[in-house]
Amino acid sequence: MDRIFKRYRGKGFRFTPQRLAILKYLEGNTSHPAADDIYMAIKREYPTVSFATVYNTVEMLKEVGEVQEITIDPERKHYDPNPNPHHHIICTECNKIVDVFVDYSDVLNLPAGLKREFAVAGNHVDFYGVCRDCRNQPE
Amino acid sequence: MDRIFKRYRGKGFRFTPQRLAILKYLEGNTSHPAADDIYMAIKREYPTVSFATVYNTVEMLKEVGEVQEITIDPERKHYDPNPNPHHHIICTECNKIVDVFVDYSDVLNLPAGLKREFAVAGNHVDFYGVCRDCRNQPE
DNA sequence: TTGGCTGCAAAATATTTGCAGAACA
DNA sequence: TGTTCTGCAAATATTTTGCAGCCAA
Repeated sequence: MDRIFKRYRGKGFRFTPQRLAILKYLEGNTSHPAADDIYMAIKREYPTVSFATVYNTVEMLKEVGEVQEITIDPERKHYDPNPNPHHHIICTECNKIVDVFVDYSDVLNLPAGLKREFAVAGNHVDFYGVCRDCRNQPE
Repeated sequence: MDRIFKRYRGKGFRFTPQRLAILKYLEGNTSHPAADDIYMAIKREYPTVSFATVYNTVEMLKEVGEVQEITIDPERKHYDPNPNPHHHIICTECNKIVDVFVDYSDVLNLPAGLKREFAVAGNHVDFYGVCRDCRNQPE
């Protein structure tokens, strides 16, 4: 992610080789990796990389809004390097997560009472279903 | 939950005193407790209750569709004893979860491509915001 | 009576943290 | 050069599991 490098250099963030590898791995990645996926991918290039570095880096990216944490999978957090608001659909068989690029914010109106109770900052839609692959290879 | 008791007795499920206490605690409960909340509440009446029993029971209730697992909080699973489809709004300050009883299914249309790729079974909307309490007591 | 459930303890999984040394800026 | 980051290891938190004995049906 050259964009990130250019945008945040000189802002107190350091771009270590490990971080650059993580950025490169995440750039354009639509597989919604969990921390362990990132860890294993970076480990190929930097065998001594640690979870501390992975979590450090995604935390930094989350803070500056370059990565979103996805909570659709109850077993682990997933990370999405697409900073634009969008939604997700998860296959309830294989847990594959796919992006849904539709803006539903206009139609997701809250009841008046809740609008008064909450200063709403955002919304996110989770869709659940079974993907084609899982339907074709039953069991 | 007398309803549950009546519906599932003789179906291979057992209603032990611990389970009845959990059912009673969950009945009409809109606080969206996590496993630990349930554990601590039941512990008052049954000091030797274990997490095995708590997870056992919510698992059984999930399987029969009487309890929903909520994934809006990345730190832990929460349980919702309202089996009807509905949505949630979470306060990003205090993590309080409130129900949203609106049916958005008609307006949550997926792009044609995804409709073909997935056999969609459901959807769930997470709203994020700051509740009145947290806005009134800054910090 | 007996199969499902309980409680305890240990294990598994995911994530966070303390800290000494390394290295980016 | 100073501050941030890394890697290791240990700690924390959540959830799962094995199993012997119990008990609801």
